[in-house]
Amino acid sequence: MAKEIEKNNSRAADEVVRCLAAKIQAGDYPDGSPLPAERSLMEEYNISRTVVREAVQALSRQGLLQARPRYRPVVRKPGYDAAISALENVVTHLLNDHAGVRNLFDTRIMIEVSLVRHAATHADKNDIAALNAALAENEAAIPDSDLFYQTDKAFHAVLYDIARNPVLPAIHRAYATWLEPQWSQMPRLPERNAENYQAHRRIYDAILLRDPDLAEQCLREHLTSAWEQVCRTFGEKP
Amino acid sequence: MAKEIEKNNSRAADEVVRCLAAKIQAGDYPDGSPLPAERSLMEEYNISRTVVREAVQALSRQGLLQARPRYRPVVRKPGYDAAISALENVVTHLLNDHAGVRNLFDTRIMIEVSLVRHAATHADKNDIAALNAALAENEAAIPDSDLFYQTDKAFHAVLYDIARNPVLPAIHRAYATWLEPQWSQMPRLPERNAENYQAHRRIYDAILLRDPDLAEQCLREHLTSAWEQVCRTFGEKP
DNA sequence: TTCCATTTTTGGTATGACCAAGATGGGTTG
DNA sequence: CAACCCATCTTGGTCATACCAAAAATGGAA
Repeated sequence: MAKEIEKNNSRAADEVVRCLAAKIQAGDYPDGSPLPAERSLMEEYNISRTVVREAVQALSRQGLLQARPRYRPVVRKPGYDAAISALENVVTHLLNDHAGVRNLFDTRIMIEVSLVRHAATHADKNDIAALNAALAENEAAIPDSDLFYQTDKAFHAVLYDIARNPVLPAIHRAYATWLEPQWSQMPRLPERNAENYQAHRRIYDAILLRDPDLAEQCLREHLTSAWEQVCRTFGEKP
Repeated sequence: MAKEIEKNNSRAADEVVRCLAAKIQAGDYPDGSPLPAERSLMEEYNISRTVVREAVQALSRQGLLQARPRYRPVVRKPGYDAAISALENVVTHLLNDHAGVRNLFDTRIMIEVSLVRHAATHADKNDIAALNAALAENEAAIPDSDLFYQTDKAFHAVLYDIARNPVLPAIHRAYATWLEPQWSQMPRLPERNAENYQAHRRIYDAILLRDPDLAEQCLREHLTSAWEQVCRTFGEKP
C-alpha cells in the first residue's frame, strides 16, 4: 500500500511500461510483431503521446522492443541476449581504459575455467563430438585468419554450450562483441592461428582425459597468451 | 562517412546523448552533481525540450544519470554497478519463471566455485583474516535471522573481493538484489542459520587447508542446499 | 539564527501542429 | 496479368506552448 503512494510520485509512463511489458510477456502482443501506432496506444491508455513515446523508449532501451529510427517498434520477447544488449552502452565506457578491458577479460578467464572444468567432468559423447567438430574446422581454417577467428569463437562457444545454461551462450556472445574491437586491431598471422589451434587441441585433449586440473591449466595458458598478445599489440603492460 | 548518413537518419537525441556522456566521462560535469535544468540544456543545444528529456531518459537508463522522479538528475560516473543496474529491468522479466531463477542461480554457483578455488590457492593473510572476521560475525548472528542474512551476504562478499576484480563485487551485489525476492519469502529459522554457518565454516576451513577441490565441494553443497530450500519453499521441483 | 510561508524554478504531462519518411492503394505500362 | 510507379495516407520524430504540482530558493517573522 505504501508502494502505490511511492509510485503515484509521478511517472505515468511507468504504469504503461509495466502494462505493455506484461502484454508482451503474456504473448499478446506476439513476438516479432509491430507495436500498435503511438496514436492508438495513446487513446487506449488515455494518455498523451508524450507518455506513450516515453514508455516505448523505455521498453526499447530495456530490449523488449527493437525500435529502428523511422519504423514501427517491433516486439522482442526478453531473452538473455536482450539483457546483455542493455549493457552495451555502459560497457563501452568501461572499456575505455586498459584496466577495464583487463577486468572484463579476467572474468572471461574465470568463467571459461569453470566451463572447461565442467566439461572435463561432465561432457557426454555429444559434447565431445561437438568439440571435435569445432576443433577440426578450427584446424582447417588456420591459413585463413578471418575464418579462423570465426571457428575460434565457435570452439569456445561449444564450451559455453556444454553447461546447458542459456545464460552462458549469451555471455559468450557478449564477450565476443565487446572484445571484438580489441581483437580486430591485432595482427592475424597463420602461425599465430596455428598456436591457438594447438592450445584448443590441448584443452580438448585434457577434457578427453577427464582431467579438470589439466584442462584448467591449458585454458589459462591459452587465454593468458592471448592477453599478452593484446598487450603487445597495444603497447600496454600486462 | 557512411556513418554520418546513417545517424542523420533521425535521432536528434542521440547526438545529445553522446555529447552529454562524453562530458560526464570527461569529468565536466563532475560526478554527483546535478545536471543543468532541462530548459537550459535545451537552449544550449538548440533543441526542444522533448529531445532533452529523451536524452536524459536514455542516459539515466544507461546508468550514467540517477533520475529520481521529481528531482534533478544526478550525474553518476559509469561504474560496474551502473552496468549491472542497466540489467535490472530485463532480469526481472527473466526471473518470472522458475527456470530463469535456476539458470541465474547456476551461474552464481559457477562463479562462486571459481572464487573459492581461487581463494584456496591465492588467498593471503589479509584475505584469510577478512574471511575469519566475516565468519565470526556470521556465527554471532545466528539467533537473529535478519542480521544473519546480512552477515551471510557479507561472508560471500569477501569471497568476491579476494579476486581483486572490481567487476565481481558488482556481480555479487547484483545477485543479492535479484535473488532477494526469492530469499525474503523463505522461512528463516535459527537452526537453518546454524546450518548455513557451518557450511561457511567448512568452506573457510577448506580455504585454510589450501584445498581447492574440497573448497569447491563444500561450496557446492552449501549452495545446492540453499537451492533445495528455495524449491521446498516454492513447491517447485529442483 | 532558526523556522515557516511565499515566490520562483523546474520536472511531468497534455495539446496541437508540422515534417519527412514509410506504408498503401490504385492506375499505368510492358 | 503482373510489375511498376506515383499520389495519398499513415505514422514516427520534432517543436512550441501551456499548465500543474512539487522542489528549491527566498525572505521575513519569531
